[in-house]
Amino acid sequence: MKTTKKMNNQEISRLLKAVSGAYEVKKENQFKVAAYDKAAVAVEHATSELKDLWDDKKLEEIPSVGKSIAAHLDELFRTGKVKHFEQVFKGLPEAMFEFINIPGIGPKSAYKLAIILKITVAKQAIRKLLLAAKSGKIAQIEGFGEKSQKQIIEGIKAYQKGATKQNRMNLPYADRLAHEIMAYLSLIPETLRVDTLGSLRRKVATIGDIDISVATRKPDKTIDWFLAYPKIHKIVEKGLSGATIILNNGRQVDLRVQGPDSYGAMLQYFTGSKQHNIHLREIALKKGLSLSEYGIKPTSLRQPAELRGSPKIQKFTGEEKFYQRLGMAYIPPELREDTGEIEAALRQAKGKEGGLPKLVELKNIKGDLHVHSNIQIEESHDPGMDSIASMVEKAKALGYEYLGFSEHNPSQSQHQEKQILDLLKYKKETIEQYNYSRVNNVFYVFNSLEVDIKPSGELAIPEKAFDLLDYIIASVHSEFNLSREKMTKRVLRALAHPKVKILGHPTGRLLGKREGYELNWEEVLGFCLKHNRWLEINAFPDRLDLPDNLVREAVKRGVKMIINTDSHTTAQLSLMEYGVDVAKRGWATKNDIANTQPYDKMCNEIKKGPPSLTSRL
DNA sequence: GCCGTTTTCGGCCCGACTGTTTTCAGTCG
Repeated sequence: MKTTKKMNNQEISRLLKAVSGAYEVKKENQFKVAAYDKAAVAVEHATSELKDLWDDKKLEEIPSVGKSIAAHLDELFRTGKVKHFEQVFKGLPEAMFEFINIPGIGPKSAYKLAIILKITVAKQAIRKLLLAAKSGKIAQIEGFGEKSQKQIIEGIKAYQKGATKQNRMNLPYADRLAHEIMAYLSLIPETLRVDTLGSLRRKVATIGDIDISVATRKPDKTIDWFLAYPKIHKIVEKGLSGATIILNNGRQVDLRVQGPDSYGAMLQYFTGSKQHNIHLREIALKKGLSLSEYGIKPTSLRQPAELRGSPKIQKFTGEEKFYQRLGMAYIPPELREDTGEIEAALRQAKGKEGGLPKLVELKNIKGDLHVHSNIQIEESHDPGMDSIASMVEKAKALGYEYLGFSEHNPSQSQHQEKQILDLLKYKKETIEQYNYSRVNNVFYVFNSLEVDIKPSGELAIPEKAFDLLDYIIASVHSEFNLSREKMTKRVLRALAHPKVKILGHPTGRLLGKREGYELNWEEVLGFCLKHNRWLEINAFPDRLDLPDNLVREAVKRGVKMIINTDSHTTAQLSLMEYGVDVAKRGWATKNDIANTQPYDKMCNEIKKGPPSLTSRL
């Protein structure tokens, strides 16, 4: 396992996993093995790049990274390698560290395969393993058989496809798919309750498989009904407690069924996250309790499986009582990532300070300040599809008080300055007329623009144009590869303009397509706090940007955010809920989110000044 | 190796599934 100086979190996670695997093969203390494994998972899920934490000497802030591992990582960042790890890897075939990345192969199998098949070097190791499997050599190894050989072939295929990382659905897509199936499951009377589970229930930005649970007294009927779902491509697995299918669109759906009396424990268990559940069980253990998907029992009772469901197990119909039994307040699924929510829930239950936040909700949202209409102002890119009027109708139906029309700026290359000013005057007049025409309806329309931030940090409209607008959303739409320093300078220069109130989709990421650009968040957050600028939580499905971890940072520092949909059609206005989900995952309360304010306050905040009487009446 | 309002020593999450097994080891979530 080679190490290089500039490793990212994923690579470091793999390195730690390799150390764990090496220790396991060498029969090192099992808790040491587990410690490295835990650290690997923690690094994978870390919300900051370790390199940055190392710069700030904060490596030990990652849970499960203690003195020893931090010291090793320090050596890694300083010298590009870790002598101790090299010692650990000594005597083990490089190839095994390739193999452990294949689903279904753990350290022991990886080692055995590498040794017996004499595949030692990392290069081409997986290809050689595949050849060995296909020629039937693996089935002959003791402990392996035909089936494991086949499984390895499947595993390699999945690995090569990158099935683990890519190919994830974005949250809104998965959510809608799940709700179709949930509606179907609700059609039969045996279905008492149906929920999403796993990352979907926790509202993670990207989802692998769809997990759904049903409370039912007749599990077999429910499962049969599920397996009769019309859009099934194939049935992968059918058991007593659930089933797995592949849909026609290639997506995997797992169903879990449970009787209503144990439903709460099951819901809790399969919602995860894994880290959250592990931490819960550790706490339960100290209270002499053991948790499982069936309920809570005293640890003194080591019952064999057939005694499951004996009265000694305390069952839970819902999750609230489950958490209560552990001495904590109910934890919303969005927070269950073991990033401090358990400690907060314990404090809250004891009536102490520092409890769980009261999370912002969709119903708190009073308006959307980033939508695009089809008004003709010859924008540089991506015009909206629907009229101002229809967007407003939809917004009113959603219960909003205001909308901000933020079309892209007219392209600078195609227009003279005067043309741009004329187009923006036309837009201002249109908007004002619109406000004026809504005599008795209390609904307001802001006149805004989403302006490109040029690589220099200049804004892509003429200086005179600023006076024609209520506020500006500044966004990066080009040159994503600038260095962190240059990008930070670029963004801060744009934010410094007094009309700029919002930094649009702040990291520029496109889920599954493009990593975000790098920014010095210390500086950006500091600037926003000091000068009262808002970071956008863009709810568009492949953006969900700010990411939840940065929302959390912003919340910690008191930087305000605004949840916008970036809608280009009326239908997209209802994407707001996914932006709210991101905010929740970042622990945001109503007060952290600017567009929970009613119109009057919003108006003051963006320094529009009170609207003139003519435009208000 | 990590971690701590019951501990700086002495613990460390739980169960299912699979495949290969005559009683269990490895992997996964």
